[in-house]
Amino acid sequence: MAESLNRTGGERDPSGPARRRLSPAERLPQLLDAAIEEFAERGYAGASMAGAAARAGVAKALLYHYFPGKAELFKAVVRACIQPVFTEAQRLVDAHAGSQAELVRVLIELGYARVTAEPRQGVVFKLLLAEADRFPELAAFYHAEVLSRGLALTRAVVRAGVESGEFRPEAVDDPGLAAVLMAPIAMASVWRIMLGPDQAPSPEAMCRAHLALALNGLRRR
Amino acid sequence: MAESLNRTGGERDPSGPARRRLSPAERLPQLLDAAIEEFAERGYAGASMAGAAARAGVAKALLYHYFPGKAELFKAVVRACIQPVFTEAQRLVDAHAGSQAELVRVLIELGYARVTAEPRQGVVFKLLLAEADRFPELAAFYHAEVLSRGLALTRAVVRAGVESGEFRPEAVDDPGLAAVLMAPIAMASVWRIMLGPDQAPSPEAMCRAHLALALNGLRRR
DNA sequence: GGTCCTATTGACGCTGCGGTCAATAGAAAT
DNA sequence: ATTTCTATTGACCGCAGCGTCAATAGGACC
Repeated sequence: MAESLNRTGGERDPSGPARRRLSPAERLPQLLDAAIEEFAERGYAGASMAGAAARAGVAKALLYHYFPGKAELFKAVVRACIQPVFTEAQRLVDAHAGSQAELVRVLIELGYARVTAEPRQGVVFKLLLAEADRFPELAAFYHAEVLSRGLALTRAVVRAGVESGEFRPEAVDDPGLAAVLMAPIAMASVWRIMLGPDQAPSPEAMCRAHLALALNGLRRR
Repeated sequence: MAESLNRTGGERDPSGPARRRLSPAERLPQLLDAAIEEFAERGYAGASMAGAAARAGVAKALLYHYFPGKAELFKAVVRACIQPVFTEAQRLVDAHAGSQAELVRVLIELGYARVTAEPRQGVVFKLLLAEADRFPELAAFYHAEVLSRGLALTRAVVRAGVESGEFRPEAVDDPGLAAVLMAPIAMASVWRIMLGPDQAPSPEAMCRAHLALALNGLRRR
């Protein structure tokens, strides 16, 4: 397993007009996309600015024109990738009309669906896990923007279910319960990223089991 | 400092403490310990052989005397750290006499206890998550030695519970169920490593909620 | 067309790291 | 005490990668 750091990078097209000048509004997403790819493939420390630039078909120095350095680029990538996740969940919650049990089902299914449908998000999530302890700022960001938000959303749903009489009253505002409910979805994503779709536990199977266990476990007896 | 007359090999270090010669049996654990620390703190790519050597109070070249290279050192570290985990769980299962529900409780409590009591194990676990997708060999190792073993153990316990009539019969051999049952413990460990004991969801609270949800959810109705 | 702004670039400095090597020196065997 | 074996070391090599800078050129605006 010698590290064959083949610096093939991205190929630029020498035939085309090598140097097109774009507005930042157009260039930024390009750079972020390329950076996601580079970080996802090599990890934070393993990623190179030159590699990211090459993937975008751009000179390395241009990256430094848009971002102060590697760390800031990384944070920008994370922000761009993680934020949409909970927006959708919140939308579902706000739009929901039926029973709370049904809402729990919809949310859990949404989570597992994203695991299979949005691998890129999973990669960034894994990257975040991998690097957070070396970047306190990033850990704080993750805590505030991802975990806290997810936990708050989950607790709100559970609380509503308790108040409507569907769920066991002890479940209300249990600080650990929300975490236990979210964790399998997060792990499904992590496992899939690290082991690949074949070896990882099937998200569909986990979804079924998760639904059965959660709804059974929450239900008032 | 142009001329320090470099005679190779050279003079003994007067400031340095004695250069003690140890048997490999004594030196190896030292090196592994130091390497764990280095990898844990900097990640795989970020860790340096020189750093690991320095932590062990040893010259970098000595590391290369014991390990062929960085990759092998890393694998040795992972092996030394992960293997004991499931041994203990298996021992508990084999020694258990009471009801299956009680066994589930004991195993879940064991998992969360280790999360707080063995942070080093958690660090290696996180490291494994972080690097597995770049080291197919390592991913295979994780799959065979950690995940598969844990899943098999969990399924066996659930199956026994179903056969004894304690658990819902649908739970038997559900491939997703075991994963869903293990995931919160794994995530508790990951969260603790990435966020620290203060910000991470409390393992004790998760343990309580996990027990309630799992036992309630598994129980025959 | 001319002017200005700034997106864009290639080349460079420098640091740090993985890996190698010949030389040195504990300690066990004789 | 001498020999032998090998654990241990400092110095060195080559290179990859971050960050910098002065110079260039694309396009908007008049």
